Formats: sequence, structure tokens, C-alpha cells
Amino acid sequence: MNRPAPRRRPGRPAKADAGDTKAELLRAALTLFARHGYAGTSVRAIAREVGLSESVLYAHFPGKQAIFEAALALGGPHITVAAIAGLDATPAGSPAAYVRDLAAAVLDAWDTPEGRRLASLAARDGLMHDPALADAIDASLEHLAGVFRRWLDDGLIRDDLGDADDLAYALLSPIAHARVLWLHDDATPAQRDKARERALRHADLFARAVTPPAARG
Amino acid sequence: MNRPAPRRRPGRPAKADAGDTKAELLRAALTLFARHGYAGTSVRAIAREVGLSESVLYAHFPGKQAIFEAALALGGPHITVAAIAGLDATPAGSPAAYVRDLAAAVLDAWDTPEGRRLASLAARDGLMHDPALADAIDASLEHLAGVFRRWLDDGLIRDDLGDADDLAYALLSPIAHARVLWLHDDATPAQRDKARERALRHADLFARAVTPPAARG
DNA sequence: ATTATCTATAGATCTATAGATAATGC
DNA sequence: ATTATCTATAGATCTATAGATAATGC
Repeated sequence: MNRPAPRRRPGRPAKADAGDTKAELLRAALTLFARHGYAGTSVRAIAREVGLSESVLYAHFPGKQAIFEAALALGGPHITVAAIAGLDATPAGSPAAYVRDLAAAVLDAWDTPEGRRLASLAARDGLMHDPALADAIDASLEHLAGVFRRWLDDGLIRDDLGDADDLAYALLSPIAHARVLWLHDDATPAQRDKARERALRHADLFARAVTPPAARG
Repeated sequence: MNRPAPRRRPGRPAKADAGDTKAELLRAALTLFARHGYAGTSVRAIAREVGLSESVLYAHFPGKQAIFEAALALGGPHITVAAIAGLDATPAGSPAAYVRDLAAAVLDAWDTPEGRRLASLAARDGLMHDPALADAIDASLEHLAGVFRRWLDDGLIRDDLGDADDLAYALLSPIAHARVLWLHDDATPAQRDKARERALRHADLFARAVTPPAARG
């Protein structure tokens, strides 16, 4: 992806040549960690990716673990939480419209270069098993369950399928699973299309399933 | 987990001491690869785990990559395909019963020490992105869609929610997602219970959702 | 003087191989 | 003689640090 980049001579580079080294290192780190995992990515490889000597990395970060954590923080799970929380769930819009909007919003948040890299990173280095990520997932499910709870109280959706938590899981997990399977860092464009289509079709199916008989044409 | 195991003296060990070294190596390899990934697991660590010198590994396998592949083959995705294909999907049992049986069957296949290790392994080393795994997932979805197609033709389930493929994804992906989140190698017993509960509750919800109005009490 | 880079290197670890050693099975 | 292990080691990494070098900004 990056030209091998000629080595610089010793000494501080002229202002014209100086990019934002720290940001470039982080970007390269995220790319490589996502592709090869923590253990499979050397400090050397990160430095080479941005065309610098490896020792420069220690001028910007205390060590490898610190780079990893900084790269991770670039786009943590809060992105998903924010995408869901930012939606309008007032009774003004119909439940069906909200469900479709939600699927579209999280897909947009996830299907970006950084979002895809983070999906790979989370899988590769066991962050899927990380308490911080688990909390974020629970928070998203809980938020959605709260929306469903209101709708159940208001009789806007069927109440004989399951409780609000079950409904939240039934809607979100197929969308999240599409991310795991087809929205990772080395997904092909065809796979990404498949993820979007599967997720959006699922949102439609879910919307139809929760619509009460009375409200159906 | 394993006692550090005292080093043997040089020379072929007496028959009494000789275990099935190759099998022990594979077991240790699967455990460590699942826990730390391919790059994070050294040949040395595998050998130490079974209490042998690292060079013994090269007597049984051509190299590290070969051990990895052999460990992987221990319990590939065919387990899931077999669990689903082994179910009785004749109209004799009701769709609702089949759906619940399917969830229970795949959970049983996945919630074993080896099954959990493979879930971690697949995530850690990008096998989630592997064509072989993708094919296995498609095969499972396709098999299930075939079952649904028959039921749709026979009017046993609602035909206004989505087509057979959509229904298959709506049932399977939440169960598979429970595996990804809570049935991996370092899942706690509480997480494993959560996985089972979530998956089984989802199967129930799905069964209720696809039951046609006419068939409901 | 400070900052941002480099070169060189220490010391740890990794994969893999060569060759020694001792029990087994013919 | 063959098999299953060991010890020792080569050669390639890897992380991290020390110290040189040259532009910047006061």
C-alpha cells in the first residue's frame, strides 16, 4: 500500500519533509495490528511502513504495548454506542422506520476503513473477550431494550414474542454477526455488500415480525 | 494447567514413560494457539507445555505451520455442519420443536473444550476470514434455508416475514454470535451460561415469530 | 538548547538442524 | 537398525537503548 519510502539521512528533517509522524505511526500500527495481530506485528514493521527507522517509535511511545493501546483508542467501541444513541427513537417515527435506521446507522459506523480494521483487531487479539468491549455490547443492547420497553408499554410492537432484552438481541446480533463475518479488514467489496444486504434484510424481517397484527395491512 | 514436567534424560524413553507424544503435542498446540494466536505461540512453548525439548516437535511435524494446520483439523467447522444435518427435519416434528432442537444441538457441539478453543483460534488467526470457514457457514445456512423452503411450501410457517434465506440467517446468526461472544476459550462459566440462555431464548422467540396466526392458540 | 531523526548494538527470543544418546524390536 | 528423545548451536528475528547528527526556534 505504501511506497517502501527511501530512508532519511540522520538529523532532524527539514520542516518541508516533516509530516505528522505520530499520527502516521498510529495509522500504520492499526493497519498492521489488524492484519497480523499484536504478536505478528513488529515495531520494526510499523516503522518501515511509514518509512522511518524503528527507533523513532520509542521517541513517540514508551513501547510496543503503548502503541497498541493508542491505536486501539483511535476508534473504540464507543463509536457503535454513539451511533445507536444518536438515533431518534421518539414515537414520532414508526418502530419499523427506527429499526431500519438503526441498521443503516451501525453499518455506516462500521463499514469504514478504521471500523473494519478495528473489527479485525478485536477478533485477532482477543479483545472480543475484553471487559471493555463486553460492556459496550451490553450498553448497546440495554439501550435498545429500553426503546423496546417503551414500545411494548405503548402497544406499538407485538408483546407475545419475547421481552425487551430478547427483542434487542434478536435485532442486533444478526447485524453484529454480519460485521464479524464480512466487515473485517480484509473483506472483499463483495463481502461488504453481502454484510450490508444481510443486515438490512434482517432489519426488515425483524420490523415485519414485531409489527402487531392490528397494524398490518 | 500442566505441571512444569521434569526434563527427560537423553535417549529414547522406556516404554512405561512413553505417552502418545504426537497427540499430546497437538492438544497443547491447540490450547496455546487458541490462547495466544499463531504468532504469539512459540514452538518452544508447545514443547514445554508437554514437558519435552523443542526439537522433538520437528520429529513429528515438518514445522510450526504444519502443527498449526494439524491442530486446526482436530475439530474443524464440519462439526457444526454435522450437528445441523443430523437433526430430524421431517414434518413429523413441529417447526417450533425443530428450531429448539437445532439451537440445543449446535450449542452442544460448540460448548466443549475443543469447540471453545476452535472458536478462539478462528477469531485469533483470521480464520473467520478463511474461505473454508466461509463455505461451512454458507453450507449450514443453505441447509437450514432448504428446510424452511419446504415448510414455507407446506404452509407450516409464516410466509410474510422474509424468504427462506432471510429466515435461516435470522435464526442462526444470533446463535453463532453467542458463540463468538461467550463460547470462546477463556469464557467464564457465567459467560457460557449466558451464551446458552441467549441462544435458547432466541430460538424460542424465533419459533413464536414464524408460527402462523392460524396455528397460534 | 531542543527536537526529530538516524546508526549501531545489546541481549532476548525464535525456528530449525546436526549430531549424541539410549531404549526398542528384529 | 530403528525410534524417540536429548543437547548444542546457527542464524534470523525482536524490543529497546545509547549516542550521533542536523534542523528548528529562541
